[in-house]
Amino acid sequence: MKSETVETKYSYFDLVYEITRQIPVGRVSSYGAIADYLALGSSRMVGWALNHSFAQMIELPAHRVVNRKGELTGRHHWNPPQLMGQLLQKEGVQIENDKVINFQEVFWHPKELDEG
DNA sequence: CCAATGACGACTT
DNA sequence: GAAGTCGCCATTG
Repeated sequence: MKSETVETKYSYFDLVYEITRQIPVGRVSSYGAIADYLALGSSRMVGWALNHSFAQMIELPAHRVVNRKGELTGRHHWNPPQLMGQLLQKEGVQIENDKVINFQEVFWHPKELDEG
């Protein structure tokens, strides 16, 4: 398959990338939050888009996107897998057992872009 | 075209 | 509140 087709056909790829780029340092967001903001109707699409961002080798702070529980479920797609947590810790996000400790405090929702 | 899969989430039991 | 079930939508075989 051609990756070009994907880029051309599905604009929400770029939307997901945009939102992910907007996540402040030291904060994290969730697939559901992004999916909700973009009205994708499916949080799976967010992870799917991020997964392809690797294949396209796009510079993206995908490590700031975790699932709704704050777990680093995407770490298996990193190289090495523990890099995801390491990057977050470097940014000030406390990680323990592959999940964000103070998830509620550092959680960031894209709606904050509209609020200011 | 049908079945299985996935970096998920909400609901029900 | 933990475990199980269904919904979600696009990709892949």
